[in-house]
Amino acid sequence: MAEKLQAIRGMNDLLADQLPFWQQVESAARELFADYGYREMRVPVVEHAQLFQRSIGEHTDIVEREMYSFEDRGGDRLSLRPEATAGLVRAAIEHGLLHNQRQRLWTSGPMFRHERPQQGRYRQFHQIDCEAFGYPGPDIDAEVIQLSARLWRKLGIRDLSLSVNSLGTPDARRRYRAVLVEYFSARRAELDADSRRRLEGNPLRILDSKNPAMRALVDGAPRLVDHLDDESRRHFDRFLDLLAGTGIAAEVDPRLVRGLDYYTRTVFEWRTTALGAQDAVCSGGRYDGLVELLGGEPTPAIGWALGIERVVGLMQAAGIAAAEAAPAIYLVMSGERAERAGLALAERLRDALPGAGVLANMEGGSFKAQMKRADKSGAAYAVIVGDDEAARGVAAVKSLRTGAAQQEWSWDELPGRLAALVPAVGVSGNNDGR
RNA sequence: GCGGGCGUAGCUCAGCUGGUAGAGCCCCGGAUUGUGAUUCCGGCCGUCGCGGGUUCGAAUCCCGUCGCUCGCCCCA
Repeated sequence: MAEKLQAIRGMNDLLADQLPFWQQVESAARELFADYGYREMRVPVVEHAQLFQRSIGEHTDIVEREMYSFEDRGGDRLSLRPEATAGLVRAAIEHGLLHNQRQRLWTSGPMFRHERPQQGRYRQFHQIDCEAFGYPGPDIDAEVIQLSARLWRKLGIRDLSLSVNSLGTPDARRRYRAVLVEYFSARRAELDADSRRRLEGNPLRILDSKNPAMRALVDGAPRLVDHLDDESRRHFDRFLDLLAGTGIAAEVDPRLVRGLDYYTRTVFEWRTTALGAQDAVCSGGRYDGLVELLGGEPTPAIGWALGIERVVGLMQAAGIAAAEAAPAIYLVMSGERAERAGLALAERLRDALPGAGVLANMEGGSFKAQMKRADKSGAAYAVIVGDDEAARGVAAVKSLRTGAAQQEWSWDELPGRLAALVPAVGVSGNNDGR
């Protein structure tokens, strides 16, 4: 045998058994976006590397060490997208979507970051993104969170907690940053190695340290909320007020800072304790300066991204079952003559029962084997055609899930009879909780 | 980039202190010629991750290597 090739590390195959969970998440999101008036948009997976360097920030971990970047045959420096917002903003500007306009948009697809894989963290991962442009006020901040909260409800996910914070304007953040550097520099000896490194590049991240030994030091640090500019302060207070009005519980977390440079004012994160070391399931915030930074007119914006792998992981951890549609009918065909007639009959059944699922037996097999397959497929009924039935132009219909007596109908009446039977049974789930 | 754990049939795993591999599931067939899910019988399935070393002999010991996984970092 030839040498076997493997998938790239951190890039997963999604097998059929897993997919019902994904489809449930994706269709739930799709429906909600439509309900809230968000329109879908799709952008390329590859962009100029510069786009991400400019938007995410040169000195972020994503840009410094996690991007898949390469030169194409034409010598252009390209990157696989590590997140969706930059590409979406680029496209929105390029197509004039933000010219004097407000947009509620969403997108989804694969993202790429070259990190060490672990539970809930992969090199190719998938996000669903929600973005709103042209809305400066705090009401939209509350709305996008409302949308996400409804998604959890729809999927049956509980036990997520919402943390919120405000990063203020870039100016306010710069001033705060200076205060913070001063504070930590004076206590340099107490900092761990990671924090010392952060002190140079991204001092705000020290606040986010998971090292318990750093806790007291971090708790004593000056707080960003105390250094907000007045306008951001008002925005944040009103946002909290609006959010409270929606009934969604949130905790203000002064240590919540984001890893991407472009965030301003409101930031938030839905967290879990069910996924090992990865606690962020969905997070986002305002990025009021990004559109201008990427060459558009100044346009306020806010958005969030959710990690599909993590949401699916939550569903599985919580024992939430994703229903896999079982076929309504399994067609057993025994004998050459029956097979010939059976394939045509299967088509007639599909015409009469769209969406119900008519699974035709293939590759023959003993009668017993076919009945076993019928059972295993989860089908509600076995439609049996042997050479005897084929000769008489009839089919036997046996219920596999109830004790109902087997019946025999002619091919002409079969579609109608089954159509009357199947809706009552519905598309029964073949769900064993995997 | 740094640390821990693990690599035996398609899957889940057993194989104690070395004597060239086993179970369950899956799949196929059979148990009165055409009626499934239970049960019983049989069959199929392995370069024991790879390379080297120790040994009369290694899946079992040692070294290296690759891979997977969890954690640090970071983040969805």
